[in-house]
Amino acid sequence: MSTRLSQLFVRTLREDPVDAEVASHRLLVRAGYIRRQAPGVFAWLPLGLKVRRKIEAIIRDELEAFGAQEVLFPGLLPREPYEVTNRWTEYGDGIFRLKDRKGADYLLAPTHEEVFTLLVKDLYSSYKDLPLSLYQIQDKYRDEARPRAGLLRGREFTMKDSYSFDYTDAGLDASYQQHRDAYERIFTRLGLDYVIVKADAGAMGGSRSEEFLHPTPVGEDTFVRSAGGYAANVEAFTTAVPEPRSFDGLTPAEVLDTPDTPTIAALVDVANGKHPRPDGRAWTAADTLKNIVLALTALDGTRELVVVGIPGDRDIDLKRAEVAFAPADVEAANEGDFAKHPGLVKGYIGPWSPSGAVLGAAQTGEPARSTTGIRFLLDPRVSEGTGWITGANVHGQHVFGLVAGRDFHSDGIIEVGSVVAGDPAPDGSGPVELARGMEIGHVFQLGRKYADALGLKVLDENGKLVTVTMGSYGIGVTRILAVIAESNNDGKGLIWPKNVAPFDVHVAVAGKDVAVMAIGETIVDSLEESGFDVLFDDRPKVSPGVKFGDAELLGVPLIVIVGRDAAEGTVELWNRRTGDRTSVAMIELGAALAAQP
RNA sequence: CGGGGCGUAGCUCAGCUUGGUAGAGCGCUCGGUUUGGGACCGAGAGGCCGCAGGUUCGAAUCCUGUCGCCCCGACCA
Repeated sequence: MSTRLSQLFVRTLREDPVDAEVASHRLLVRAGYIRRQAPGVFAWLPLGLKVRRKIEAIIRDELEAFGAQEVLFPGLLPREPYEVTNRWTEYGDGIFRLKDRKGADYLLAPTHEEVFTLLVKDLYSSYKDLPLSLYQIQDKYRDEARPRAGLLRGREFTMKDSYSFDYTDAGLDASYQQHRDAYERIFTRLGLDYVIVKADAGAMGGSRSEEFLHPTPVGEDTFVRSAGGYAANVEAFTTAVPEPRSFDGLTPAEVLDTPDTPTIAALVDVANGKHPRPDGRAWTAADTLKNIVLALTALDGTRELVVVGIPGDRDIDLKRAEVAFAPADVEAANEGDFAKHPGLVKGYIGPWSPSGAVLGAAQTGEPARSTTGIRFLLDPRVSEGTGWITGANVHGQHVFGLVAGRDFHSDGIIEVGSVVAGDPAPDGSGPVELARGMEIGHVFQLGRKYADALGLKVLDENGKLVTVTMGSYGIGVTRILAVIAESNNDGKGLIWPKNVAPFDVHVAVAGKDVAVMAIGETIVDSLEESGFDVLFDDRPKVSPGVKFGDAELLGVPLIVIVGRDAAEGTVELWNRRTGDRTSVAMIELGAALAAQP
């Protein structure tokens, strides 16, 4: 039985909904696939559900193909498992919490690592039961501070999450690879461009982590890639570290007057004007060492200052800083922080001063504490043997030719500098370019963090208890639907890829003649017999313009128009993706449809 | 949480400056004319003007408060 537009529960909107900004949100609402229920929460209408289920079917197919098994956990979970792993606390305001009538705490699950781990612990206890991959397709809940962009960042969203269980590292590698391969097949079948990038393993404590990003300007992740094949989320980018250089031939550091130079730009100007380089080249911001004071707030609320030294032509990327200092919160130091450390002369901060080390240690082989005692971390580019212009901790003075490793030392290296196009990839594969992407999948070696915390162990071949090692693999189902819509539309409407389109073909009758309508019925019947899933626009009193507009909006990629030439046995085949509109004899319609790209 | 904007019909919006019977287009219902790109004529249904106070003879309009929503940022799959 075909689906008739006259009966389908859908109402298309002629105008864009005022609260929708991005294309996917606008079009999915206008075309009647979804309706907003609350901020970041959406109801699914028949058309939307059909597409969703097609996406889910492809995901299931590829996971089952390598032996993963589907389970389903509730969205409503008790507090206890999350208490054990401390995530009840770590999630902070990020999750929906509620109490039952007895006052017991529950949450709407943001992710399910704990309960998967506990389920396997309940039932399995031998290495013979492993490896095991389980997955579910379930709604997740996050109390986003600001949901946005429709389905792309909601507070309720559907995710496929898988977990693998192994008792050896090699086993985990294999399970990880199985998922990674399956994800490649899934995204290919979905017709979605993707880039696999190195991701930050973060506070989860995992060893290997990669993200599948769909390149799109509305993406919220920035990633880099080189022509030679390096690809990484900008948060996981590592700077190519220069070789240490010898101190031979380097002149001693020299303190010079640099009045009115609170900014790097002013400093470069003054340096070139008053203290030009002996070799004639002009000073640039890259010759300066900028020392930025950050305040870290740990989970327990304690506040610590840290100074980061980076080349003056770089900024600190706060996202990279959050990752580098996780789980602490990072912000710029405020006036109060400076007041507590008079040794730091604002605008003229540096690791060294005429009276000794302010940050880090003073001399090679003299690990004496600096006068401030503040942790001092360096960008990797500030490597041993490089010389810098940097603050002398005296108002109006900078020190020139201060050499890393000779005149000052850090308490460590840190990756917080902004990444810019042209930076060298760390694997030597050439300069990187930057692009935006939306995360559509994530594969992640969790290792033993959850198994340790929750006590998931099995007996190995030798009868010894070993802790299970886990992987976690996610795909955002509803996000993928939105991303597909985002990348498959032409402004007039959606254009679904064949594999996820709600119908194979959209048949519209254009014309007043009841005979034409009857021909339309015949065509629909025969297409259905040939196995096509057909959406039939049988609305009798709707003008052709409206039908064409709705056909474009709804986004079924192949449209058949039964109209003026129907009596002669000819219909029009309209391929939305190519834009081609061709006349086709009815008897050849099935073959012509099957042959469409 | 910081910044900006907006709450009037199912949708998109006008009206508010300068207080005086609640508006348009689209959509919906009925009748008729149309029928290959969002047609037309006629007749209708549909509003606690976000909510609560206040000022006033009278408030969608002015004042105070409050709630909600959207966008940018922070945060996040």
